[in-house]
Amino acid sequence: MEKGISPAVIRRMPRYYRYLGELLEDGVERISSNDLSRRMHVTASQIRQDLNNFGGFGQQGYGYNVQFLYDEIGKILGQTHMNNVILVGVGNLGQAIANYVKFEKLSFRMIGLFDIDPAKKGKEVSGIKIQMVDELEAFIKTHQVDIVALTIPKESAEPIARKLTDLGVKAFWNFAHVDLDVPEGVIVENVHLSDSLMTLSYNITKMK
Amino acid sequence: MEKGISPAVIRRMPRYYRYLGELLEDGVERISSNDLSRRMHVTASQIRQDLNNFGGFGQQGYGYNVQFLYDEIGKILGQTHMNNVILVGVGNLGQAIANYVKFEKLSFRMIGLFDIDPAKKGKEVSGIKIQMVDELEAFIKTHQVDIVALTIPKESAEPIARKLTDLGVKAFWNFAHVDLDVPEGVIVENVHLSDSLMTLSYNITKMK
DNA sequence: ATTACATTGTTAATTGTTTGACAAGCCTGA
DNA sequence: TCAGGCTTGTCAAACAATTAACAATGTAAT
Repeated sequence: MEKGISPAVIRRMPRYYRYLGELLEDGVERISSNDLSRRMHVTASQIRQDLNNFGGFGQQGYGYNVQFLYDEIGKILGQTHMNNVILVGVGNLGQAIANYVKFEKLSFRMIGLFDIDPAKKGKEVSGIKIQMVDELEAFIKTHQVDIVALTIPKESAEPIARKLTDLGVKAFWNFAHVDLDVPEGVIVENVHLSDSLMTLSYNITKMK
Repeated sequence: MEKGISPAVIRRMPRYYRYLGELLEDGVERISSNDLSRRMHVTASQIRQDLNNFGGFGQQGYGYNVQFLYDEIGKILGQTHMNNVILVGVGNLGQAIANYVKFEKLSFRMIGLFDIDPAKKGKEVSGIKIQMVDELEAFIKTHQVDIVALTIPKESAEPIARKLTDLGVKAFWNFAHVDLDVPEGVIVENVHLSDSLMTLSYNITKMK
């Protein structure tokens, strides 16, 4: 689509998308970079420059049409097509994520849950039967799997990820507390809860 | 402690801490910035510069002592004292986080769970009885609460956060999909799962 | 003890990001 | 339709972060 967008910009796009969604809900039709900057606590200049990485979505003297801009950012973020997700590791966090994906996000669909514990076999979480990890290969070969969510202990993350990349998986949503070593072209999005808590702890300590 | 450390550096410290912890487990006694850089896939220069923000922890011709550096970073990240945590919103994610804090992190202690649903009153999650949100005020006045984890819908996040800051809460671990507007001096660490998924989705789309 | 080597801490250069400024151009009301 | 006011897109300047380079200094082998 576009090339060489800086990571800093990408990380801000979901936030724009969220604010625009709220404006839409509130029935706001148009917004200027200045108004938006005040709401979001960023500079208007940054907003205009960020958006211009992807195209001229606004109009002089008018601002941005909220619906249009929302849709455009949606396209940029890939919200126009469905992503099939499977999850490996149906513990507490895994169940929470399974539910989250099911109810919160319309462009993601949870289509499979896997665990290593035989006691969980066949049990249902948010309407999906839990399968065993050794059934993964067959499943992936017979279904379109776009994303694998890993909610497993760090020890198993690396071997499971390797097995999955060998089977052609191209994207991971990784909650295991380890950095996955994946082949070129495979995408890993990390959610490191522990790092997040540590950062919080640092800031608390600093404040005192 | 120290002043004006850039956010970029702070965000990397937990990762160093993690890698050093693993080296310790593997019985490695010393490590050079060069070795570490190869393992972590960052430049040696960045490692040395990051660490030097906090002091000269290494030695020429030798490198860094793993145990010493681990302990020093632990101090920097506030791992030397206990943080009492309470959690508001005992849904799927709340339960997962409650368990996570309980079992994964030694310097954090979950001391209270709160929900608005009367049906949950008195039930236990990871050994802690769920209380009602209207009991929050009394609890906070009688306990040392360092961090409040918010695992509630975005609609309730803002009012609850306001109430809590009024009661003197100084730090939030926020999982609600909204940016909290808090007074000066109050710390918010966000975990926006949705933003994370969107970033993943963007990268998948870009790859195609 | 001495020498060759390894490695840090630090300064300088480079690269990347954010902010400020303003010309160009659309909007709106008269 | 026209004039005045907004607001964008963009260029340039300021600022921040990363990388490279190297002198200073300790290590370790002989």
